[in-house]
Amino acid sequence: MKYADIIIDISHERLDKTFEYIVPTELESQVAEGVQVVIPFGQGNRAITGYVVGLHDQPGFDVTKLKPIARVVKDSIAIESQLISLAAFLKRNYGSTMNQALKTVIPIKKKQNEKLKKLISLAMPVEEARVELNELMTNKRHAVGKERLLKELMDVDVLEWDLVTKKLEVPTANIRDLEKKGIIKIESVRTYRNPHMNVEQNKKHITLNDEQEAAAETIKADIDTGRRKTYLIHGVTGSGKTEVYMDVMEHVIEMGQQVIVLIPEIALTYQTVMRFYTRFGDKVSILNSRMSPGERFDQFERAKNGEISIMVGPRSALFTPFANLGLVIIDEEHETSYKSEVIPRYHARETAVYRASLAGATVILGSATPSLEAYSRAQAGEYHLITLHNRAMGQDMAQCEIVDLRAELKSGNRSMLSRRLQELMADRLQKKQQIMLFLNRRGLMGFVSCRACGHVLKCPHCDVALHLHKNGMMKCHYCGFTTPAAKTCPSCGSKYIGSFKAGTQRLEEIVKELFPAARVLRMDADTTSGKNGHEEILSKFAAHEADVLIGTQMIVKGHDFANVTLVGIIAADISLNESDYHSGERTFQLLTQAVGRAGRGTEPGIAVIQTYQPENYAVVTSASQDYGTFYEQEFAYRRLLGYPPCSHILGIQVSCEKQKDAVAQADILAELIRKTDDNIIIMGPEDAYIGKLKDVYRRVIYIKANEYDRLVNIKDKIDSFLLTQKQYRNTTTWFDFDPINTL
DNA sequence: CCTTAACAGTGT
DNA sequence: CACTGTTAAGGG
Repeated sequence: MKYADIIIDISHERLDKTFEYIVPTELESQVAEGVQVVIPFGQGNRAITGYVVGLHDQPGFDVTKLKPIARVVKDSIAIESQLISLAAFLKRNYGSTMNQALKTVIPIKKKQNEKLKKLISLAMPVEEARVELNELMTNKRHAVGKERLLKELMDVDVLEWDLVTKKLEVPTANIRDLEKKGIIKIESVRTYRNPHMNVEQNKKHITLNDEQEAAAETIKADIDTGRRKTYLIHGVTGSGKTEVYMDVMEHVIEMGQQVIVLIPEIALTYQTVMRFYTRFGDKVSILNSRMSPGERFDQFERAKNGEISIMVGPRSALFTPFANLGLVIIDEEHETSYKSEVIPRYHARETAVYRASLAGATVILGSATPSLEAYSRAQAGEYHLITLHNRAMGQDMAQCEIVDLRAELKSGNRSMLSRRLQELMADRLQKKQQIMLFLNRRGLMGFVSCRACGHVLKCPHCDVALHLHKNGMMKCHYCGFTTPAAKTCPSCGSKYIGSFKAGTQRLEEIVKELFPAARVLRMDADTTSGKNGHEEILSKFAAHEADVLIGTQMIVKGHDFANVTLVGIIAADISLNESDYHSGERTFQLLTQAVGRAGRGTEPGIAVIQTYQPENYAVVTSASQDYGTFYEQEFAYRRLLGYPPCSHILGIQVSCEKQKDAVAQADILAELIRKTDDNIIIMGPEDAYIGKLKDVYRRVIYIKANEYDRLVNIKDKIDSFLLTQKQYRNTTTWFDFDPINTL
């Protein structure tokens, strides 16, 4: 007789342990570690799914109480034991229940009834359709539904049936009618084939330059001699890290092993993806956040069946169930999107290193601006550091000028654009070269406030400002609460109430005023609402359909525009003034990336950094593209103040609908922590950065310790305390290790 | 998480 | 003393 340890599919601390079940003889062949099974649970024996995480011959529990497994869930992916240990790692190091950890590691079950997707498109040229539309509009009885549909189709080629019926609220009869008249056509598409692209595979080898060659050879030599390490490739912007990755990838694939390539979501563009397709053809599969759970499942299935050898994707691609994983690459290793925002809040870098150690695989981290965490590990010899000093094509790094905005102000220029930047812009426009203007500002735009008393309109359910939308409504970005825009200030009754324009919008106006002939594109949350808004704007700019591109962070990430010879950073300070200890690092990264955009082609580039703090080390070092000096200063600062990577921080959040209870519980936990370990620093409890969210109050406690394990220990202590605690069961507690965003 | 058993309060 | 609602404990 066999017995199975099972984690049940309910995420609750009280059930976060294994339960033992009898494996019926007829199921013995199907039950294995990682298989999903249905079991009778509780007095009612309700059927619940669970995951087998262990098997043994001897019962470890009172045999008379054991129940048998009901059945095995068919079509479930059996998680390899490797992924189960990975889940255990997530649970231990980042805080979650085993069930939550397993769920992040395995893809969600495929939906059984994959529906056909119906697509609606015009059956005639747009001009003709416009005639039809005008005819409809001139009719006495307006066919409102049909008009909406046709108008929409003027702009967009293809619409989804569901979107038309639900969002546009066009009656089905209307659609059928238009189809009969031959104005539109409806096609049924089988949902989601593999995102396979037919691409001519380009086998011819790209010749690496000496530096790239040396880097690739070092890693390949280690692999060949059976040494599996973690490498950090620090290469200046444009040094061709991707070519190095690909060279090593090819080597690993030839050995019959598989590769996972992690790329930050924003950089997962058509351009990037194509590079992998052209090199490796249909061995490659892509994962992205727009995919349905079913599609993800399909891709993981393909990986498991050995149909593909390379998975390219964001954070979650790390859990691709390759049988013989040989290499994990994390490009732009410093990106914050590698830290999960949901429980377990794992970091892909650390998790990748762990997965690689289980699989005996190599890890390559790459960045032009490595995170302090990674670089300090490289300094300590934990990672093998490889530096690429030169741009791949031998172009020079952009020249960089720092403009002191204080001096600018003194001499009477209150514009967002310094005289030097204006002068250079005029020059580039005249030479028909392109310009990128980068405004480092996020979040705080579009909120509504009173000019008279300064009152800011807040969401009644959350402790955040409401944002004004185009449709005249104010909306909360956190809970979705919507209300008509206020005409008067609810606090003082003043009529002078309005929203601040997004910085990018104002900048666009200024540029248009100064250079009326320039064609300007703006890229921000407003202009990229559509699904492919990003791509559209960027490809327009790439095709030189515009002279100036204005944008926030999104424009600096990994896009190569050969004709850009001027990059302007409007206000480098903004991110410096964030209260977070990451602000220096963040600023350095953004500025370096931005400066790196200039001069990618044959013409040399210039970058202009405008700032109120021209002497700030992050500004100075990014201007000279001097990572080494930046690192030393930043590291010294972190050590002085005891911030990661010189220490570790654990953020604990207690949330509750009753403010009093949240406060009380946080105090209790703080006291418990104080008693547990006196070798740590406790900060708080205090209200969270967003003190109330969706009517739930949030308190936070931060703990600083030199050793990560002390923090893990505290987490475990709190977990077991919560298990026995009778009071305040209505509160929720969760953990964030080395948090990236202020809790 | 869901079910059940125990318990306290209420009403006839 | 039956009935109902609230709470704590258990689940293999």
